[in-house]
Amino acid sequence: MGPLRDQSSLKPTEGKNNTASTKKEVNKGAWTEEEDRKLAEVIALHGAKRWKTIAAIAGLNRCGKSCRLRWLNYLRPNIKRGNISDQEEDLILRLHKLLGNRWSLIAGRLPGRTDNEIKNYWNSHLSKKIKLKEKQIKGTTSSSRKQGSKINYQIKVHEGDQEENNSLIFNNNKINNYESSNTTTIHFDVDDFFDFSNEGSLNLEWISKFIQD
DNA sequence: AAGCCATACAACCGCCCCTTA
DNA sequence: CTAAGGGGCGGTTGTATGGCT
Repeated sequence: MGPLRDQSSLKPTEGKNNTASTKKEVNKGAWTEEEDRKLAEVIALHGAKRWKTIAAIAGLNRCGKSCRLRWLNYLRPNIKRGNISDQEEDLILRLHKLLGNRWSLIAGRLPGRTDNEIKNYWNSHLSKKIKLKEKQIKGTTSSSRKQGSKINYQIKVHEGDQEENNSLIFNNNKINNYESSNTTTIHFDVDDFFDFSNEGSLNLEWISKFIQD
């Protein structure tokens, strides 16, 4: 596995442009250490913007998007890779319940984690876990859910306010007042989200942090 | 030891929104 | 105001790796 491969080990379809090909085809596939180094150097000098220009200056035969992805997901400083903790996993599960597949928003709440990593983690680990859990629940408690106390909250996620200010507006009545603004309405079961009945005190730390933010 | 299959994850693609000229 | 290009995002694919038979 691993993100990096020596160009010499690339398959014939990969690293096309490393041959002195006549056509201006962009390089695709795994990044080499050399490419990473060049990209990092140029970004250190010019900053992480204008990706097409960065690719050109670095002499990388890559599209700007590819450079951006590589930088954001792997080369950028303070990136955490792998070893997603139980708390992080729990947070991902809850945030996904709340936000759906809004990976960038979810990643915004997990310092050092990228949307791509969370998305991958979800697809390979958590989605299966959830399906399994749902099966178990269906098998055991098909009709045991309490009805009366459930409040159906709607949450507005302000689209433009990612990163620092992706605050959520809890609103259980005057929803339509916000309809003109740039928002997305999400329905979720607040009872499920805040059901800590079978959790230790440790798991509560993140939620207080989350609310504080 | 070899082949097959499942899993994990890096990277690409396409759509859409935002910015800029 | 508008069109074009750039960038962000989620979905999907491709491939390396590890486990099992």
